[in-house]
Amino acid sequence: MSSKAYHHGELRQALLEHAMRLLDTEGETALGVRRLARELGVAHSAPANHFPRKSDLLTAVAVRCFEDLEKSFESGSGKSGQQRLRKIADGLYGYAFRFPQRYRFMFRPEGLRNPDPLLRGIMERLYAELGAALSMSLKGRQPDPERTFAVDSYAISLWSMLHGYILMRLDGNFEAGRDELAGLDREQAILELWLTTCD
Amino acid sequence: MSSKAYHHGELRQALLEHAMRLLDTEGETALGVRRLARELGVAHSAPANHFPRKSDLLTAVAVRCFEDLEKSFESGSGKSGQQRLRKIADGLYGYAFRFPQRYRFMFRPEGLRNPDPLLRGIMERLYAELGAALSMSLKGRQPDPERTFAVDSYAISLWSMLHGYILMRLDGNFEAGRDELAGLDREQAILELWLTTCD
DNA sequence: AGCTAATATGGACACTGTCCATATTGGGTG
DNA sequence: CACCCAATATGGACAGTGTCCATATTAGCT
Repeated sequence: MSSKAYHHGELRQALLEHAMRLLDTEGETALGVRRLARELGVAHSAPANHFPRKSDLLTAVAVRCFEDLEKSFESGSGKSGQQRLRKIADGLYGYAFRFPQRYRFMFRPEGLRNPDPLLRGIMERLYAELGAALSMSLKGRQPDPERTFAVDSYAISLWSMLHGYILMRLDGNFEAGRDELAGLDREQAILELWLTTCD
Repeated sequence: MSSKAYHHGELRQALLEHAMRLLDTEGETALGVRRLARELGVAHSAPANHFPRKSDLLTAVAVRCFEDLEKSFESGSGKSGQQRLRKIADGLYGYAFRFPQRYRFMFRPEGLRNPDPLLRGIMERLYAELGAALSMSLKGRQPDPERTFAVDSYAISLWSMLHGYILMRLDGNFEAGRDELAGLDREQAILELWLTTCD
């Protein structure tokens, strides 16, 4: 506590907050232990107390990102299956295009603590949410024996398409555009096109 | 020329080849200018003659990767639209799972020379190939005015799904699996599921 | 043969992450 | 209250990195 913040105090918090700031403004390459310390006015070795290795810091940042992302999905309950799916997709699109650097960072476990239980937990919760909306949407349609797929395949297909499109956009391989035939932005168009498989 | 290879000679080639080797075996993080030089037995500063900045080296490696990838698509001409699409998907799947490190590297222009014309050219050729197979596959089906999308949306949707699925697999977010209902590996299942939108 | 331009060398600088011994401090116990 | 211990912060060290520089070597062309 006391006036002068982190000569002693909440350095861990300060590190994470400033890391998020840097991630958003300059991207992952700006996340250096020494730089963080320098810009917070502490010794270059101070962060090591809270995060022994750089990967620990990065993992903690990624966890924060995922927690933030999860809030974008606030309970689409009550709606129809397709409405919930649209809400999930919009949540993902919105987050990715508002915080591009975060999105690129959090899904790329390069320098992250390998299979972090926290991260896997959040991923599985997101996946479960998607699966719930999907099976609601698939329920009660006429079965076509030649084209029957497990719900998991639907979920993975949709998840993959959204993720792939976002990354291609963020990496500059696709450009923003419209589907004039459907009268929709491209990201909405490919979602509606995909929803076609559900009925 | 002469016996002792690259004291003078084809250093550029040697750099690229060894970089590819390292990329495949240890991943992108192993691609360091000094390390390359050291393991080729030249001075740490020798590569700078051929690649002034590290990004130039990385870009050249990425170009090689894309050229290799393009060979996987050897002319699926003559087949039907869907057959060509399956061939393209299999080519991408095969390359990605045979050379995971390459795939992750080449599509992530982090330290690459930003909008490299060579890379963009190859990307556009791949995209054109996909578009050709797709419009062949879409031609002559009954039009449904409520569900009409531009060919570009189809192409981007498929491209995105394949790319997204591959990355999720490579990053450990998805695991390999089967769709027991369809009796297919997951990557084949989501492809067949997607092809559903074409008819 | 000689010269120029291409290429290789080794030193320097400013970074980085990680380890270490040392100092300071705060909170709980006697 | 005094004390001690564990948590935390410090600064130095080491090996590694990319980039720039002045210097040396060499290859190919006139």
